[in-house]
Amino acid sequence: MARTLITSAIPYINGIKHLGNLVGSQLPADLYARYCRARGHEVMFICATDEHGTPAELAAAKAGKPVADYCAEMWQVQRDLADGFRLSFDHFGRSSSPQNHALTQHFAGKLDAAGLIDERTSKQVYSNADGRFLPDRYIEGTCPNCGFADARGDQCDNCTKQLDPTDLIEPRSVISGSTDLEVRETKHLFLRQSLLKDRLDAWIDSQDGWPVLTTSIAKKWLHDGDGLQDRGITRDLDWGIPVRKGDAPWPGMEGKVFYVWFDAPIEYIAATHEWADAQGADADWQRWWRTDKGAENVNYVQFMGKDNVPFHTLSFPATLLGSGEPWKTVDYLKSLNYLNYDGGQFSTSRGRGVFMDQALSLLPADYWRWWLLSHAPESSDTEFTWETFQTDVNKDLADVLGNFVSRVTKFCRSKFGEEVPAGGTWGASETALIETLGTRLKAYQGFMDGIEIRKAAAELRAIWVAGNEYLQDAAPWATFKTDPERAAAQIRMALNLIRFYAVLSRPFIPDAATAMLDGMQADDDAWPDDVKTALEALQPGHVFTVPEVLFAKITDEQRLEWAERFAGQRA
RNA sequence: GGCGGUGUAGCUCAGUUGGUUAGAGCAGCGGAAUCAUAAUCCGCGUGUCCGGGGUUCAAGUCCCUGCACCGCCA
Repeated sequence: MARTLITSAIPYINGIKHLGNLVGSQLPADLYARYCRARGHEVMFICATDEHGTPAELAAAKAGKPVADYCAEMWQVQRDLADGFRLSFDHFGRSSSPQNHALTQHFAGKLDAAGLIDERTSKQVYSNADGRFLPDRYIEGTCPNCGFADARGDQCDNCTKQLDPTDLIEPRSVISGSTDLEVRETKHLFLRQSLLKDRLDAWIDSQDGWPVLTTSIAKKWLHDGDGLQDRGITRDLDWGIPVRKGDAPWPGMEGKVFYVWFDAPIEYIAATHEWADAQGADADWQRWWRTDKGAENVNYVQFMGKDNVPFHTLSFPATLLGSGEPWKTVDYLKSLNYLNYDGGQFSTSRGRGVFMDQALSLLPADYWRWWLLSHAPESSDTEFTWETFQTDVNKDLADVLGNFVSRVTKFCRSKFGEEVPAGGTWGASETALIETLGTRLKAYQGFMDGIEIRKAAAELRAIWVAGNEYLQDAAPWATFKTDPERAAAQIRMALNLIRFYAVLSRPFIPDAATAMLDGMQADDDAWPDDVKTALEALQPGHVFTVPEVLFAKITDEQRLEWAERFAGQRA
């Protein structure tokens, strides 16, 4: 059996994600996971929250809660939203888990033993009032270049000049506003990625068929300027994974934690460990991650937004390869561009756009899933507007698919009752339909196998359209008057198409697919091997019920109201 | 500033290694049908493929350059 390991970029714990974040990694990953399961693969689909770092500490402080409590609560919030969108993770972990602590410390120890860790002393700004070192962007002051009063320590937002925090005039802490700052020396660990440059380069070159977006970003970081830079992997913070060398202390690094970007990707592995621990004694996580323990024939696919590509093509592989241990590295890396909102960017900080909780309060998950996936920003950034969302969803889901289910089941109910009618035989038009569907099914599978999401969606839609075309051509409402047997055969085909569509559509719209299968009272939800056989699954006499309207249409009033409501600040 | 991306029909987007009259969905127009959520089906596109150069027998597709928009800068 094919085995597929799928990871979605892990969302930061700080706040609820917007639809752009969702379509950037979790949603396409879920589509693929569901598809692989439907095709009979053994699938391990992993996601988690990314919980460490300064923003989490500050958000917790703002909420007046201990950071651990804050993260636990936000994990639950994100978990519930993921469930709401029907994201079918096998495990939704936390980067703060004990498993990740142990594994991150393990990797650091191995990298150190391999000579890939340096200790370096640097100067950083310390805030006496806050009792902590401040990251560059948490220091503000007057720009020495343009005089802008709120320039940040890394860059002036007004004149865009790159700055060092010590350049600022009258620097102050963003956290407390305190000007009681001083420069202190502090020691940090650096991962000597530069030593791994050639190995990483060769590793990237050995990958086949990765998106241009992926490889071009990786190559840029490898070869641009002075090449791949060593990277600090520790921070002076309280909240994080304590710096240790495996299970031994790390002299001189007391009170420091690993940098969030070091431990976050390791959480993919640790989350699988969390999964195994939750399953019980029989579950084995290493067969997914250790090529010496069964992972050599696993196909590992990662999903992420383009901003995460450098970490997944360079930093994380550097950790895995540098450890000297036989860890599984990614086989295919699907990176996505950004979704824009009505002419601008989605913005978490400015509350612009639609956030996951808001989306679910407006419409069922399937509406969002379908629109977002059928417009996934694969080759370039793409645009969400309420107008296109309304017309596309109404047309595709309500008119083409939902109405097909309605017209078929209601016609059957009125002429033959709520069971699959007997009588008649299939003829030339049914043969032609089966052939068309066979061709399209093959294309659909090809796109899904290749993770070409928009094309897969278009093909699936075409499969739905084929049913309407058939029905229009067969016209059972007309044949019923002259040849009821013929009409029975036609409607038997149409009822079977509903089941067939449910199976094929399930990765995109799982709830509607379930409603369709329930309506058809179909037990057989296996992926079709052969179209003709699949369309004979519901035999004469099989009882069904007419489902409720699958997709109510979005009205103009709703659309106008929503466009208005989400144009500005998040409430 | 450096780097990268994008610019194709009213809208959202496809266009493989350069090769026949540049495509899809939506919207629009016309028609058919009336089983169905006024839902379906059929037919209809004279688009400086951002501008300007160049390479080539041949460029939306390669090179140079200009413009516009966007992103990233650890």
